[in-house]
Amino acid sequence: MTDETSQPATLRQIAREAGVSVATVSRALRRPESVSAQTRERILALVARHRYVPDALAAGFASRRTGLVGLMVPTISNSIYAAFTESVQGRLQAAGRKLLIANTNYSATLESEIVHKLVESRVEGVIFTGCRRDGVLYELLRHYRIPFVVTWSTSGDPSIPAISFDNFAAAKAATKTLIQLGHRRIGLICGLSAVNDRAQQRIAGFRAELEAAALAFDPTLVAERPFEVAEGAAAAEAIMGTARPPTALFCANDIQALGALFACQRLGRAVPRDVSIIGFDDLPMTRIANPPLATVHVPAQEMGEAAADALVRAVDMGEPIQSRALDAKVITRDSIAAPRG
Amino acid sequence: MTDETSQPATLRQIAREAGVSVATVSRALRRPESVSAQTRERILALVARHRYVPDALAAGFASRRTGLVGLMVPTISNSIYAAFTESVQGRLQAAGRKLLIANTNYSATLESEIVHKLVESRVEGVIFTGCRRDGVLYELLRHYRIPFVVTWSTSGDPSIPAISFDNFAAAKAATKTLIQLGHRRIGLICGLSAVNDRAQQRIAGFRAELEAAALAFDPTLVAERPFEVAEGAAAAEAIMGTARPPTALFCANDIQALGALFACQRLGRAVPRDVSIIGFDDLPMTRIANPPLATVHVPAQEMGEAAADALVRAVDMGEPIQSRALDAKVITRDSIAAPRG
DNA sequence: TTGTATGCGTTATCAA
DNA sequence: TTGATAACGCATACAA
Repeated sequence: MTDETSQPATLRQIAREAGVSVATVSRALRRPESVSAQTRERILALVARHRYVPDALAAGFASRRTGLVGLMVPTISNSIYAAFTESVQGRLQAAGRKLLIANTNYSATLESEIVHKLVESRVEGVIFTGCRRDGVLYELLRHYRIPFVVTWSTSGDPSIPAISFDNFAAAKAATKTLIQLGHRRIGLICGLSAVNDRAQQRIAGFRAELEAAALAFDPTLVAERPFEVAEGAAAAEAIMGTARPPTALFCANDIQALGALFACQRLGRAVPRDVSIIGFDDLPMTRIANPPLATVHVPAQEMGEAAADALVRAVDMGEPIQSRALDAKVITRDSIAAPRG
Repeated sequence: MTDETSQPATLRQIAREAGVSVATVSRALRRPESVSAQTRERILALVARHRYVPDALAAGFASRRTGLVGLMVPTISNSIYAAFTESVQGRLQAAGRKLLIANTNYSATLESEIVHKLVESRVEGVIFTGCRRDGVLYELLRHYRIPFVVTWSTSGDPSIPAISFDNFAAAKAATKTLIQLGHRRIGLICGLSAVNDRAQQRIAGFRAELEAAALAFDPTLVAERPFEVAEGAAAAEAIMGTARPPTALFCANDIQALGALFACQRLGRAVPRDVSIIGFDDLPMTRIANPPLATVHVPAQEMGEAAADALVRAVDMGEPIQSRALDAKVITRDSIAAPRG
């Protein structure tokens, strides 16, 4: 089981030593049943002895197939994207694909560079997060016949397939839950809408529901901040420190919601007695928090799996990718209640 | 700016239309200064018009260089690995490399398969998490002249370069901090040592410090559990529910520590008055929690950057990778105090 | 079941 | 500064 030479072997060498053609060795590895048991044995023994590992580069080059899929997420530090990424990867791995993950860090420039790199790598498909980007990127992918799918955002444009849930409707529903409890003055903490169309859609849903309930939108109760616990905490402190603080906070992601929860408790505002808090994403931690945090469950795993599956089918069977809207759902927990008085 | 044909172009086509050789086009793209301004202009115009994107597969095949680096982490759902992954990626991206991320999900079998896939892809380097694995994998990488580096675990074997910190010493120091506060009965919650050498080293550090302080090791106060908030909470409930509960809990990761914190509070055990809790990893959230959670700061970012840099230098300049021990440091916060009475 | 021959798109070497 | 040409390792269509 020790290797003959210290150099990595090639198909050609294996073939020479086995006394067969390179085609036979190739077949022995790719479609073992198409080779006689005897020659197969001989070849596989040599493969093991040489520790031969086929060159996927050469193979991909020859066959024009790479088995690569690219995934663009803003960050994986937010665990909801991490969970999403893992579900995509699990599915692709099962389908024999490899995943190239790229962080765009909420930067359009970086995203554009990365898409070019993905095209260079001749990925067979691309999964985007959010739909707002330069149309040139979509055109580039189409030109190279690379199927793509948008996740985390529904796309208005029917030519851009999206497998996602409706951020606007989900945020609207979360806001409605608070209003139905009797809240009339509600604060909002969310990501930076300038670089994040999910945040932008969630704000819009929040405003729409306020409007539907004939409540005024007060910009002093709104904070757009980076996705960090500390930012959520700081935003909550600021909002709760205003002259007329709200009786409820809608945090458009759970990371900031947890920061807000901690901050309110530190300020001596009991949750939900003094202030209700509802988050967004349904991270595992929300279930365990004190009090358990109401939130909006997003179908991160289902979305990742569906996107991966759709892409694989598009590549393998040329099946066009259909847009799909998955369900997001308000999860009521003890962090929300009717306002006092 | 519209493309001539609907087919992706190749170097050859660009060359033909520009009236130059393929070599010149290749040079115009790779080393623009080595081509006259005039022909360069002409070529770049055609490149833009055709939306030509070079085929990295063919280029890599011809040059025997892929620019790929493989990273194996057990999971990215734990945000400490996510942060680590991002630091690796940032550094590699800056060095013009691409990152192939693979989740091993704490499975040795899966890891082995993935290493083979990485070799197939002819990655130029591999970053491992933890050092405990079949030596055949290391041999395979050496045979293919692929440099690798272990992170998150110091390696006993000098032939296996590790850029990490000392889990044993860090866990020992955390335990010592509790003992010095006066705790004599300390519980431990950590990951599954059977599949996780970091957990195993941290347990060992915990036991070593108990022994150094002449304290008995009580297995009923130890819980090995998957890395989940809920698991941390359940473990804390179990341990605090025993006949003689400990006065302090050492949680070998912050995720479980947060779960434990929430569980203790729910049980009516005030932290740190009734029970002290110290975590491990220094996640951003620990700083914001109520009370702020004492923890062990791990150099996740520094480790990721150092590993990436070392690998790049190994590839570019053949520089062998030196093992390095980075610092981990106990962070005292309000979740720990002297025991009552 | 096996072998032969061709080509995949680029880089790199050498010569002009 | 540019061109001609030989690799690079494998898959595959076709022939035997």
